[in-house]
Amino acid sequence: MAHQQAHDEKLDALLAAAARVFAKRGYHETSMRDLARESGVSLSGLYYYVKSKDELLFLIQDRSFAAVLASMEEAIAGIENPVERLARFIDNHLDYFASHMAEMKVLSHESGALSGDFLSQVNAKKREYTRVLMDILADVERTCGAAHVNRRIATYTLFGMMNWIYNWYDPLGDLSVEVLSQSICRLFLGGYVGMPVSESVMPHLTAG
Amino acid sequence: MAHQQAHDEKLDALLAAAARVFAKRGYHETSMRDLARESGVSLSGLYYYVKSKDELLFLIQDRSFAAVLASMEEAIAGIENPVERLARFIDNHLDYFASHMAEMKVLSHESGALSGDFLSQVNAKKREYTRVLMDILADVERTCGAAHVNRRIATYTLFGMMNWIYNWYDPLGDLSVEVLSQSICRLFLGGYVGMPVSESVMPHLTAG
DNA sequence: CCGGGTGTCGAACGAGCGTTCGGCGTCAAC
DNA sequence: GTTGACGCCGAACGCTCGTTCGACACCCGG
Repeated sequence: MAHQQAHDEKLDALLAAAARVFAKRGYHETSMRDLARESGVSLSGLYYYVKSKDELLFLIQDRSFAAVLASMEEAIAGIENPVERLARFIDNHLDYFASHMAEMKVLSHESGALSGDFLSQVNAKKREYTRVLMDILADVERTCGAAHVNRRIATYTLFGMMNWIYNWYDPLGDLSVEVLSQSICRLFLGGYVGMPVSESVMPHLTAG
Repeated sequence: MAHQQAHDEKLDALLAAAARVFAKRGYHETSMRDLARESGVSLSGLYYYVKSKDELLFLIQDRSFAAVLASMEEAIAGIENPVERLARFIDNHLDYFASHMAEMKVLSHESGALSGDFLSQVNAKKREYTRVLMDILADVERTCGAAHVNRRIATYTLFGMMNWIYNWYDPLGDLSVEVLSQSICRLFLGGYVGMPVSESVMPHLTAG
């Protein structure tokens, strides 16, 4: 049926427009009237495609996360070397982030705006995504030797490095995603399993 | 005058209560009625201490940032070794973050909620804080040799590691701030100026 | 005893919110 | 040519929002 396809395409356009506005103004500061104006549909027309404002946010977050998950699984599929798996995980994350800045900012910054079943569904994807990274880190440790920091700290810290970029990174600026991806990879791996900083220059760190 | 002091103390208590609610529910989702209920003052009573909801958020952000700045300047004062200055910068940031979780979450997560003069004032402090870190990194490079990644990327990435903690860290859990601070310091320094990961295990990173 | 500043409050205002409802045109199916 | 689903809309509803206003108790200097 061509009807269904046209319907889906319009819904996709709606979600994309909504993600743009949510990313700029924030979810709660954005009214349904704002979204209607921005997407060229009437206020009540929005409700033909979406049950509520909550569901709108959920659809943006759930679809984005599903896309990141699928893209990540394809990126690391068949790769054996744990360090390369990690590099691809990071690269995929940043690459998707940079090319879907609005959706990913909404996903990162508006994670607390959902509740109930919507929240559970998104959190399930988040937990799976996190688990994959932690498993990779465990493999990296087996290959490169004992890590220098607790794996849980390393995991969340790495997510911090990557997800914080919505606060400063401009995909259209003169800093390419490749450079950014390599930099974060280097930064993280050097600290996680690389040679430790010598004690002579950093006495404070070995005291505890 | 004892009047003035009592007034200030009540305002402080008000701001602390507001920061708690803002941190839990978010700025825009929190109503002045919520704040009144939570702080034991009537709705209109709030406006005796504060001109508007915007000013309330501004006061929380501005005072917190001023406190972090002052604490940081004291922490690095008199320290010559750049690496130790960096370690103290990180430690101060995380220590203050962990002991003022609500205010710092509001500062990090609600940075886009202000506008106009309020925004400019907070941004001025933010720029100064960032500049201090970048200057330290420049000194670190002079001491430890060329950095492995661009300084601007390193700066924002380090802030990402540190500020992201409001998404996962529980100051009352079994992970101490000391361990967290040392971990992030190690993680960052190892990747920024430490021995690079050997090419044999990470061919992909040296390709570009 | 009295007058004015201080701290607090209940009640109300206008505006904007998310959502609903009834209806209207279009177009393919019969 | 009639029917009914589809896509879409204007108008309205009930509610909550930030903010204001007038008033009331309290306390301290005169």
